[in-house]
Amino acid sequence: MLSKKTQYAFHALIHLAENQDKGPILISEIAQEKNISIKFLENILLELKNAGILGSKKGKGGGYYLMKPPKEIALAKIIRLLDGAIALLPCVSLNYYERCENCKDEAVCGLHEVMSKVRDASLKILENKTLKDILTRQVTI
Amino acid sequence: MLSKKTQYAFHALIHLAENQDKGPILISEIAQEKNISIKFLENILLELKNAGILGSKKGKGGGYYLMKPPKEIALAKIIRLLDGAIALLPCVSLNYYERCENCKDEAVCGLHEVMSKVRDASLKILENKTLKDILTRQVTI
DNA sequence: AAATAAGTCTATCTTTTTTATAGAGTTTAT
DNA sequence: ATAAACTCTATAAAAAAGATAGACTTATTT
Repeated sequence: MLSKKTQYAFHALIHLAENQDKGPILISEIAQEKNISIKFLENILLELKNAGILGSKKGKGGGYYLMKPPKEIALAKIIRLLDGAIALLPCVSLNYYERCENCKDEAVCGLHEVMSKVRDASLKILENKTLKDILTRQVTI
Repeated sequence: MLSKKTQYAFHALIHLAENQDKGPILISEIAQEKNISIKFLENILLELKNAGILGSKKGKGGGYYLMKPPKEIALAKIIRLLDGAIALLPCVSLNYYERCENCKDEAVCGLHEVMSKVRDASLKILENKTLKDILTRQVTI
């Protein structure tokens, strides 16, 4: 399960993407719109900024905005940044690998093999789907 | 990421499956073989027993054993039992659903749609792969 | 029947992670 | 100069994860 932090990040990014034309967006606006604690959201947006995903402007008329078009921001990147590994086991993670302490030989461990497949199946989606793909769908009248 | 509890459960189940012919297996044997705290493992095996996955025999010559053949124990079942939801978001979970508090309409939420796909891709593997599939592969000489 | 081996059960405790809050500081528009 | 807004560091509260303790029950063996 993704942490609240990552969940909030997605919702905030969606709001920023859907209001890209309006210049910098206030933290408080996102917090209210998406029902997130403003102070907690502050930390999250800052982390996204430090990772180069968001930009910000200080002072009056300031706020946060996307640094790249939504279609260039992969969901996997956001998850890894805020939650760490996407894989179900450390010994199967591409970006946060740790040796398994309970099995003798990963090369022969059947668990390792199956969990690699789960990771690949998830990554195939999360690496290719972007912020653009999770924007609110327009309902055709 | 799966919790240690679930990871330990998998390793314990693998050991039990690989020694099925030897009658009840001691907790202490599994703990030593798989490098797991014996008292922590005790709790885990008890939970697996209460869920009907394992059986046990008390007293001298006692221990734990599988209640079903390995090929009938799906990995998804173990994960759900010890870790809960397999989905990345509560609003997308089949077994542990919770309404999303940050979006206005799930039917229109693009995040919901993508995360459903991730869930389905993971479940396709985890529901179909069983304990039999994660046993140590025999190396052919 | 006694001794011993083994699982059962409940409670507690520690550590880590997650989630959230506080407040002083800095920047910028007006 | 003032007010609006992000920045930064620290801390705290809550929850979850991980681990341990010990008294209890059951079954085997002698």
